[in-house]
Amino acid sequence: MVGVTDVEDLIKRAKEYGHKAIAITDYSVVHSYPAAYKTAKKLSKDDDKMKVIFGCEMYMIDDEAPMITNPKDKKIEEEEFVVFDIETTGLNSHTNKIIEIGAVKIKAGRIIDRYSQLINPGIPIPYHITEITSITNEQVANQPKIDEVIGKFVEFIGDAVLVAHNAPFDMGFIKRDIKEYLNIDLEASVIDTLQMARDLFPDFKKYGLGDLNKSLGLALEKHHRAVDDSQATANMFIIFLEKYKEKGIEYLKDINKGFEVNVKKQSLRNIMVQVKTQEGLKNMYKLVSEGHIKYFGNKKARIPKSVLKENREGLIVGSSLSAHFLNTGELAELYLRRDLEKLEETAKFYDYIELLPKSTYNELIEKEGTGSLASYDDVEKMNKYFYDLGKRLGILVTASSNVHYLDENEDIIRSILLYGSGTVYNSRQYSINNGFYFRTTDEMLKEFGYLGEQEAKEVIITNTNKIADMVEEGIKPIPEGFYPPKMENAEEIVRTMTYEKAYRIYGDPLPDIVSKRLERELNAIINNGFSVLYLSAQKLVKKSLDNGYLVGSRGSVGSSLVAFMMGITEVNALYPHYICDNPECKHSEFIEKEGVGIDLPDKICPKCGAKLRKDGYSIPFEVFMGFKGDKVPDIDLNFSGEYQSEIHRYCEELFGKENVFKAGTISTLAEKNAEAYVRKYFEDNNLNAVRAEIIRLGRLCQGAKKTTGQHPGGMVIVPQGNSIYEFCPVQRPANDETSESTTTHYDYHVMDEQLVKLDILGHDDPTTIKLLQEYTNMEVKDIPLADKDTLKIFSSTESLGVTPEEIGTEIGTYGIPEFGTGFVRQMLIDTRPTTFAELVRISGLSHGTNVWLNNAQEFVRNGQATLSQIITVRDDIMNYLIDQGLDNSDAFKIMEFVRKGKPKKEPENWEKYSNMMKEKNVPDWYIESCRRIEYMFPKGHAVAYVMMAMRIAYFKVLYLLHSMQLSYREKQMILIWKL
DNA sequence: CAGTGAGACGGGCAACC
DNA sequence: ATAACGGTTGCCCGTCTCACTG
Repeated sequence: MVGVTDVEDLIKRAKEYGHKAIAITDYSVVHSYPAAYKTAKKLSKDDDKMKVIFGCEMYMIDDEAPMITNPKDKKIEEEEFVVFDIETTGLNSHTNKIIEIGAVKIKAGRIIDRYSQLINPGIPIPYHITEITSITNEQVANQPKIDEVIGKFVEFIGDAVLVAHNAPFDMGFIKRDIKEYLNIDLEASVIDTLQMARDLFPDFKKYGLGDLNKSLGLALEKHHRAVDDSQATANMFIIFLEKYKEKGIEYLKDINKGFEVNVKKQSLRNIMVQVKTQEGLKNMYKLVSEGHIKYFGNKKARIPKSVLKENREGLIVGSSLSAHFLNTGELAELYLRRDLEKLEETAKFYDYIELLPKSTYNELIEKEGTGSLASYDDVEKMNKYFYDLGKRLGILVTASSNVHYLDENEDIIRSILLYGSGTVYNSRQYSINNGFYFRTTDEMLKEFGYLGEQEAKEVIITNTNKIADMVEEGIKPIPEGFYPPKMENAEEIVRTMTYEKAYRIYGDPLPDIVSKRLERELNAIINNGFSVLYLSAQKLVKKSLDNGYLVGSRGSVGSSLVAFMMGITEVNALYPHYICDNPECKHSEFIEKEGVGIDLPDKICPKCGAKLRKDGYSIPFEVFMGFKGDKVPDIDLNFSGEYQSEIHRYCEELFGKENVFKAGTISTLAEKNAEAYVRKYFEDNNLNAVRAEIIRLGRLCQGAKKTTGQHPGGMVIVPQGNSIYEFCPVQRPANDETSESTTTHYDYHVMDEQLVKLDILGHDDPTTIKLLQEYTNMEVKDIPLADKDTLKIFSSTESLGVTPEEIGTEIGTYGIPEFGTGFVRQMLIDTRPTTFAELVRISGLSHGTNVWLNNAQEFVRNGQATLSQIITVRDDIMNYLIDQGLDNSDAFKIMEFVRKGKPKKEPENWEKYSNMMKEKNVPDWYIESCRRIEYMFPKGHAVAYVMMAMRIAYFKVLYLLHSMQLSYREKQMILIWKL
């Protein structure tokens, strides 16, 4: 969400700065890998490569941290516990002081002793602290100092196990002072009740001492006074121990195994993970996926430390010294808690330690110095400590500019996006400038100058290059090649199924025209490996039909006669023809020219005298797969919205749950939302901005990734034997833990050449038809598709029995899908179509962009072309160009180029194509018409949609819905629900 | 009786075929 | 009235209602 800058621009800037590598590390996600890969490739030359390091800033949770440290081999019942709490002048255990200690001693579930002591810190207590604790300077003025107190407290502890809520915090201060004044390294056994509470009560929302006591029904009177807090912690602790007892835990050392670690509520540790090898990328994808699906919690994708360890092969793991709330590096955390022994031990887990610029910590530095990092001096001290530590332990120490955007002045964009995203928990987060811009090397050297000139160079230049050199060359985020799904004997089944149906309709032997077409198609389908695609589609359609839901074909599948034979589409792509359904006869007559079979006059079979059936829509197969059969065909199907989810589930059954994923989408801030974000930011923060400024900032916010989602129906299929992690990670849409769907992490477009996507879309037509069938007891197959009265509503109101005045339009198509809008009705008024074929042409003209308006309409009006000559569907272009003598495959290429609206986008290529057309005497108006088209239907799609429209229109005419004095919406509702 | 939190609902918007 | 591709899924957010609570 706060991605202000496109990854392309970041990489370009890195190149400008003279870098030869750049690491991309989004928070928890890797969405930008494909674009980053492409950009780096584009910027690379043979002798001057740009390397992208695929990384990720992840939230690790320590699922291995013991519940009790140094546990004794002793029964819980027999042990003494000292539950304690301290109040301090601030959060930093390096600089702040203890002002109160409170403690309660427990044995066998009973309180046996108490301790309470205010302490004079020798420095003024910040006002902020007095506000929280109500401890004033006056109160402590006459109290003993810590050097007197600490010995007595150690005596009070004796041999007992220490217990505290968020124990590492309290222990940092206590251990420091015991070391300083008594020169003792305290190695007591310690229990943290915060960790216990998370595991014991995973359903609680908050685990603060106050919230916990409330949730557990305990009283806590003066929260933030050591004596009261320690009493409250003790009360809780007694309950907790009971829980362990119930579980049968008797010994202290077994407490660690007592309850499962609650990964969803554990506190988060920032880690930086970089991909080192191609194999490591797979591990990265797995970690990202599991983080999003298995271990997601509290709005964050989490990685348990143990899982990271298991999948660490090929990865470089670093710890940044980030110290933000909910995003603190493990080492920084230990440093701030002053647990330096543990820090040294833990540091060995990491391959490198990353230092950050001081401004990164701006948000933390409190006015009164009560935060964990109180000043730039504290930051410098910390960074120097880690530089030395790295030297001592042989761990690389690097420095990062912590880039969130390119230039210093873009901070406001980040603020607007952060604020608008609603994920902020306090205003400091977006109102404080953290200087997250891309510093030059010189700026970085200046920033880290306090380390010493040589030392700064080492962390900024030498060590970062060492990491870049560790990373393998040529890692690809998505492999090359086509990975279609597999199905046993798909080729044979497709062939058999096709011929069985063909013989049933057209008899054996088949008419020449049918068998030639089928062979041509089957060769293309089988040789190019698309049989599985056909077979899959066939199974899906059959499943739906078996459950009473009609399936509409959409897109260009209608161009395939094999698809018709297999029942994938209702559209018969053959030339118009008559066929005798008498199984003994099977006489057929083909009219081999462009047209629609059902428009032909009725005819009696000359052989057997039966009434001949009519079919055929004359659609060339090549629109679907190209002349070389090498265009990966897209199978789009319209299922009833009610049945869509069931078909999605069936898809999993068909290919295996591990192999089917909803195509993921990434929603960005577009114009309207972007401006709304800017306006909201200015209004809510009482800032003024002129409209032009809002628009300017809005533009800069555009394109920021807002949320992830699900494709309307696309299912991505991974072949058996391959893992999705070879292609991308997976996740829940919008990270919704309750969602049943698993989506690809990447927008599926980036892998559309590698994996097959089945478009299983939702559509109202099949639902409407199903309901109409049920209410009227009429079978859909019995509805005549070229009924004369029904056809009339597309040119007049006559068959509805009303006048145009009565219904406010000259045409009767209100409520007919794709024919009811003002635009389409106007077109109907202009053209008054009377045949099915004409409706198909209208359907083509009335969809797409710049097909009729700004285009064909003009050429008809000024007499350059007639209605029958203009371009209405993709197929028109290919057919016409072939007729004009263009090479088949050129005609196909031009059609594809035009239907995607490329003439305007790629004028040089268009120049080339239009010259080819001129050579073959294609008239200028035709070429110009092609140039203007921006999107256009294939004929197969238009035919399928007109079929559906005709069916619904048939019911409209039959039941005269028009006569009711109701609104369009109401009529539609009645049409659907009341009939 | 005000505050809270959950759930239903609809509008606005984005992505997509 | 204009100009116009139509229609689908899905996410977010504001609003409203309603049960619950102290």
